Amino acid sequence: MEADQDMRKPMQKLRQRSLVLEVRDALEGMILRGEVPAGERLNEINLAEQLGVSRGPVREAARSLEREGLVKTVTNQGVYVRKLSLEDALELYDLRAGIAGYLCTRAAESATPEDKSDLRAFVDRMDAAVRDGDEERYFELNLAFHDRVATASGATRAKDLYTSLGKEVRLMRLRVLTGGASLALSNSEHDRIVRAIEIGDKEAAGKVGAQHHINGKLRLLETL
Amino acid sequence: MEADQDMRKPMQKLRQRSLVLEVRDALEGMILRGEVPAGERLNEINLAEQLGVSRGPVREAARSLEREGLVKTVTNQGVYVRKLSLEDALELYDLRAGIAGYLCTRAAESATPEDKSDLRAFVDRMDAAVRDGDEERYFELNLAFHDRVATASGATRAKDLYTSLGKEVRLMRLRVLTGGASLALSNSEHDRIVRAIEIGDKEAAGKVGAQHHINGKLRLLETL
DNA sequence: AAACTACATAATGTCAACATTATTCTGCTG
DNA sequence: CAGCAGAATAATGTTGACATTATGTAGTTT
Repeated sequence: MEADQDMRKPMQKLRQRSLVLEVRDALEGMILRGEVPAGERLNEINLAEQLGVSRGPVREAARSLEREGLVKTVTNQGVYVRKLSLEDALELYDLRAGIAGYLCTRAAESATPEDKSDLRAFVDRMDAAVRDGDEERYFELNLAFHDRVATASGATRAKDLYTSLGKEVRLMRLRVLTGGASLALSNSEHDRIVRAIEIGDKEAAGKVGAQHHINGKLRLLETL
Repeated sequence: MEADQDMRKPMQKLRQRSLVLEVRDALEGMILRGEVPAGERLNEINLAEQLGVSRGPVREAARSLEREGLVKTVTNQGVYVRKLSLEDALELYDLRAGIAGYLCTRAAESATPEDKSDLRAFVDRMDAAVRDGDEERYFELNLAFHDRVATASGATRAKDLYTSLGKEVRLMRLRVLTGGASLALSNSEHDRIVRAIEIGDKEAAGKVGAQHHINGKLRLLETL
């Protein structure tokens, strides 16, 4: 027989996902994928039935989503998918830009050699995606890249906020146009960010990191 | 008899506070006042009994507090009052400073004459409090002042974040020393913020507003 | 026909009971 | 006496029922 894989202690970490977390992820996914329109009410009973749980976990999950800005609860009336005005979206871009700048600053201060090499690898891979014209892949890598920067910064709360605001932005269901050269341009900014982090230039990293996100906002405005 | 006060429609807005909101405020107050030590577990059953409600609302309130960063939930174990390391606190100060800068920038762009006169009045009143040596009153006014700036900015999400982070900071139960001249110094910064807003100098407002909060962080560091 | 009332329906608010998982205590074993 | 196994206890997880409020509908009045 194969060796028994020591099931004394490692088993602890399993089974740690309550229904609330499950429902929370499911709801978040539905909202972010746009399967429930903005402004629409989330029917507790329907959702509970649909997900095969009772209303309790659904209600708790909704409270959780509330503080993340994805839904809004009205007493005695229900929870509604948050509707984002253009002004709201622009404000979110600004906030996210500021936090991204902070994350880049911190990363420039404290990135390890491993952090730097990882980040550089991301830029290279995004370059390859641009050459191949693979937009889908570029988006994935872009997301992972910014997450990696946030991790390298060591600023855990800021990273959480950055991620959370990123989800919130998606409430505005606009695909920012990604005309031909814009991907290459975007990645050249990534390169400048990484270069600043590599040489530990805090100011430059913060400035470029923030501007990178402001440029995203400007592209959104051009789209309209 | 006195005129009946038209109880046809105005009654609508009342009675809109569910138990969840009530419990939420109660819990938040207990945590912020330090009545439950950091790291301590919140016992659902005890709290429910103590507040005279069932566990349902308590659990929902806890989920709400979770996303605000005041508590941390561990599956099958309970919710714990979040414990803040010094690094965490410093990071919060930085984040808050950045957001405050943004709020001041926006306020400088869009403050109405009424906004400006209100803000100026706050500075004057804080000046009076400083002269009277009334620290308690100064703190209240200081809080209201920054809230007023946030409102004047028109940036609703940023204001919420600013307020939320403010509560989170209080998890670190340190009274920043307020030696004699520091209050006057602090209010002179308020004056510079308001002056920048009055003349619509965005850059100056943002810079001074952020620096004002960074100075608070520095004072915290000196306290240690 | 417009509008108001009363009733019927459906959803959210709240609770108490039961199920599952952690924790503590006890007693046994070496 | 240290350490481990197992029961007893206590807490959280989940559910279904009931209470209250909002919504929709039919009927009546003017």
